[in-house]
Amino acid sequence: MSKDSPATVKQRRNSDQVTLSQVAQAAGVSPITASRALNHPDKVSENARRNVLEAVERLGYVPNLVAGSLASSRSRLIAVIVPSLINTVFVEVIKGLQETLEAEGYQILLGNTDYDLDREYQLVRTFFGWSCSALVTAGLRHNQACHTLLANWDHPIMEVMELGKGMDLNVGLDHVAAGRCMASHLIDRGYRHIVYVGARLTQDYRAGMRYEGHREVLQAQGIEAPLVELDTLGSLQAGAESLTQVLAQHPHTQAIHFANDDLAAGALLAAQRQGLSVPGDIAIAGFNGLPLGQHVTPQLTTILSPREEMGRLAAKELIRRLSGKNVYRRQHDVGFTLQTGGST
Amino acid sequence: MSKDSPATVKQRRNSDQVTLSQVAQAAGVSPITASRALNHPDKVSENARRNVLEAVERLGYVPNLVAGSLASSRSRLIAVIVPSLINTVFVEVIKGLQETLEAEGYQILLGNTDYDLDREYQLVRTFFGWSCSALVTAGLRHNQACHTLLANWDHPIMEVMELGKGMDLNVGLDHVAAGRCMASHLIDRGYRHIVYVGARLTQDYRAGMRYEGHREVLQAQGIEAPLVELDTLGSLQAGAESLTQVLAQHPHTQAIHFANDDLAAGALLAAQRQGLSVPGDIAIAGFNGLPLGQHVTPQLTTILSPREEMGRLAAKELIRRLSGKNVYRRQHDVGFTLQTGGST
DNA sequence: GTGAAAGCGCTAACAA
DNA sequence: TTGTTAGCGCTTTCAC
Repeated sequence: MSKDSPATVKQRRNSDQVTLSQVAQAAGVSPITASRALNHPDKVSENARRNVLEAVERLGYVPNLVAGSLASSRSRLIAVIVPSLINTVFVEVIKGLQETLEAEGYQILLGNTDYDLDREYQLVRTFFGWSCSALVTAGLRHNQACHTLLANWDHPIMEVMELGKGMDLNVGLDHVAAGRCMASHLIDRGYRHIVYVGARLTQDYRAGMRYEGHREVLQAQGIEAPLVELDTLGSLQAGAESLTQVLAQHPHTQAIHFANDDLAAGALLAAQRQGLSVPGDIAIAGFNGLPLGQHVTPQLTTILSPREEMGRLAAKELIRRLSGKNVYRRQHDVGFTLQTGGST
Repeated sequence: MSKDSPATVKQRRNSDQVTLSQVAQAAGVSPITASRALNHPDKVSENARRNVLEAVERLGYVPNLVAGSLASSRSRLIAVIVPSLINTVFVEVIKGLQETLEAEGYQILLGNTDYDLDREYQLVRTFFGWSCSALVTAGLRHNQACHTLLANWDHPIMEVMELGKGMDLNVGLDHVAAGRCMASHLIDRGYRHIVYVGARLTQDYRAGMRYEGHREVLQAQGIEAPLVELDTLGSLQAGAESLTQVLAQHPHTQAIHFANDDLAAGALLAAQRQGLSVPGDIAIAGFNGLPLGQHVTPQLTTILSPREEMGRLAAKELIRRLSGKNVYRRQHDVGFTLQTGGST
């Protein structure tokens, strides 16, 4: 829109973007003073600061963060890698991360692997290229190339969702223990024919870990621990359909331990449509503590996982580390809570 | 980790990051050829390309995207601004955007305004600083400063969710028409005492637009169009609680037109718990077409909005534009579908 | 408290 | 097809 750019020598600048130098000139200071006025206000005289801020306002200066990052090799960008955006649990973690990080002036670069570890590797590469200040990724499992890349990176890495020995920082919960917890609950309730139903356990391996805990408890009681693995993603629909399948394959089933609340609620609602009584004919349990579970009748027995809290805590720990605190290889267990509803 | 950097003159490089120059040297070509081999493979000889790629592999080169962006003033970063991450509809739009954009090598910079237009302005400023290739924002409403900033920006701007004359590109649906559609349906069903229930309509102004359409239809029939506005965000819980409130304030209510499916499903489940028959005692309608609505009994009458599709289409249009196609100020109506369930 | 000089790692422009 | 040169806009280093 401005056509007053005097073509002196060969110029590469094409945009009419206002630069810090122009601000500095307008404020009657050097570029570096202008820079300091904006980034380290306390290292500059009251007077200079005021002039610079006034010039910024007047010229409509928007800092070029790309240039700043290149010069300082710091970006205030945080890479966040999740396996799925359909599954609400990851979104809630992102939510927690986001509100905490944004308040500290960090931006989120979002990546979705679709449960593909090779895709994760590609994303990590790309994000490293952005000089991200830190990286948050869901889970402790990575492919070899990704592992190597992460191990040699000199910025904080936060692995969330599951508790364990990770590359660097870790915030999560013990999924094996959660599986045990629910299995014990079902045993306590007197159920003996218990089926575990999960969806794509190779991808959603945390659900697989819960199954491990579940099986452990059942086997300790000398009880079989049959598994039904669905080939769809977890959803109400899949849960509804699984009910028929489970009852066909395991006619004596007394209780179903679902890998998540979507499946469980889908099955519970389907059971009602079919005139099955819950828990009389069939008991149903889930995992996550989604609101939906508390609004169906009977209320869904589930395990509440603090997802937003997980995101917030992860963000806080990252911020601590990024502010220079030496917090190495810390693990944080956010725990879980058994929520007993009427469905078991 | 490498300590073999010969301190020749005063160096600023501290990290052991492999640079393109090193790759070029290892491949026996100039830096610019190495650059071309990676970014414009067809503009380079077979031989050079092979040598460069081999060197990249061998040295573990990760391109510095920050430097590249500064030099080219193109970033392949797309800013995405939404008002909320709790509301699943925005997440679904993000999902659609993401799968399409990531496939084309773009990354998403995510921002959340929490329904605050001033916050939107701040985010836009920050994102401009990253030389984003394009910006996607939810809605057509912005504050003055933001509007000015957007108007002077020379990259594509995509406003999604609602249809209308925007700054640049637009993909959405007509919320007033959607409100009319549902209201007409309720009228057709014979209901006359119809209450519209929404949550924070100043923030979720699209729900307010649907109310406008709703009221229009009712008033054309000479019918009152009472509104109950909740002071919480839309949720199952809020929907459940609203039921009591509505029946207290409007005892003759025959049907409730909820601003979204969360509220509607919450009310429907609450009605069942209270022994109210739906639609016998009270008819219930929602908006969005969330899966939940199809799994409750009776199925929820709602309006299906194609959210992921909206994201995908928005992404495709952006990509068209970014690839040089001149597509100015196009509007895309993604439409909506009335889904008649048993709840009305 | 302030500034001059140099350079972050890459690519656009121009030339060969 | 390949290379040379000169930046992109900012911040670091070091000196005043």
